[in-house]
Amino acid sequence: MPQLGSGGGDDDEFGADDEMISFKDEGEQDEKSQGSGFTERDLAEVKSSLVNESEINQNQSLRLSLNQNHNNQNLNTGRAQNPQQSYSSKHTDELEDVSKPQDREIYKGPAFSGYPFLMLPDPYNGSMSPSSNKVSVVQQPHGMHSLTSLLPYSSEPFSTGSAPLPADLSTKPGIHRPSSQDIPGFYSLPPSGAGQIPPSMGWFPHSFILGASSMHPTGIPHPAIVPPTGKHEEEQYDKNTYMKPDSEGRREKEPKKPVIKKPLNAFMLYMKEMRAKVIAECTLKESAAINQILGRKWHALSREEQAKYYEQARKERQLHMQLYPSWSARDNYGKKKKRKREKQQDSNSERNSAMRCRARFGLSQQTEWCAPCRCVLRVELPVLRLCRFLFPTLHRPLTAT
DNA sequence: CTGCCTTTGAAGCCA
DNA sequence: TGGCTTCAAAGGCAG
Repeated sequence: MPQLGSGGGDDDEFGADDEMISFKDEGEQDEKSQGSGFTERDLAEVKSSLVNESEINQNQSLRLSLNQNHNNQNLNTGRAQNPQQSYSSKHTDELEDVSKPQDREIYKGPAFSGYPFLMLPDPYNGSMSPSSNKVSVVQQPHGMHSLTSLLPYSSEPFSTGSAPLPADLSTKPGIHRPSSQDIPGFYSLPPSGAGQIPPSMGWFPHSFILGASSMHPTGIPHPAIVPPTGKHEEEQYDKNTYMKPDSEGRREKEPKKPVIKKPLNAFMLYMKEMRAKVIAECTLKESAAINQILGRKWHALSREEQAKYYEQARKERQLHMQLYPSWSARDNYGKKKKRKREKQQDSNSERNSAMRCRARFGLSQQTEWCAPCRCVLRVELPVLRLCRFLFPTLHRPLTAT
């Protein structure tokens, strides 16, 4: 949960700490909060005065207490504990500029029009962010540099401008495939037949020797094909079989089909690569905690660093698509055990409420959940106050006092 | 033994 | 088209 940088005393007055639920970690760096719907000018002024304060907001969403101190020590050296911190360190000039009084005037432009806000194309699809044209806010999705928007996007995230893979890439044995230059070290090629095998994917077990049943029609074994257990179990691969013994497969009477897994996205690739380092640094092993750290480190990455992984993920998707043209992510729906429905629904309920509120006020997703009013607002306390002022009846816990 | 946790991103489904 | 859900990896942990 983000901490309010200064004037924390106000928290007590309103109990904001307890009422703010970290909604999503997206774009934590972006502390130029969003808002264009209600009383825009008022909100703008409030927010503009918060630029400095908000920059030191701490994300407190780390709910795991295990070894967090240790983690934070490590992460604080970078910025992982506070993505904004790293962002600030990387873009100190920008933020300093913003914090300058003269520059702050920019934020007081007419109806947000004076904000140094940019129309931000969605880095993932090249389209404008839905909120970007509604909310005059510098929005840096996923921790991207604000100047990101000034750079051309292709249809692919962080496209490096590399030429798309040939249509027949990886479909013909023996053709040139992306080499280690394209694929980082963790894309280990199988011990044999490197020229025959597509660039090993992020999920490709090192000593993976596929049985005949795993062969793609192209004859190319693929790491995405895993036993129907849903887990990578190398011992199974070592047995050159995908199928569990019948005794283990009693759940399904039908012959089990090899499961083609989803290609890894950029973040998953990053996690795969960095997990060991993080574990070594912080001595943690619990993946939930590790992933939290990795998530913050991911946001701390520069655009160029992230671009590397987006490009890898793009290639993986392309290759996956070429190897399994008929495969659909839908194929794996239901493969995992259904989660606790109630909990999921509760979570979804809050998310839905938050999204509706965002839509109502034109807020971006880089907002946080204000539990009392079931509204999404940025974490700045004055904004929260304003929210309460505008919607007092929604703040039952407060109006009761 | 099974599912949860936790992260981000991609993709599918639905209204 | 936007909103929502599911899955991808990982390994400790709880029931």
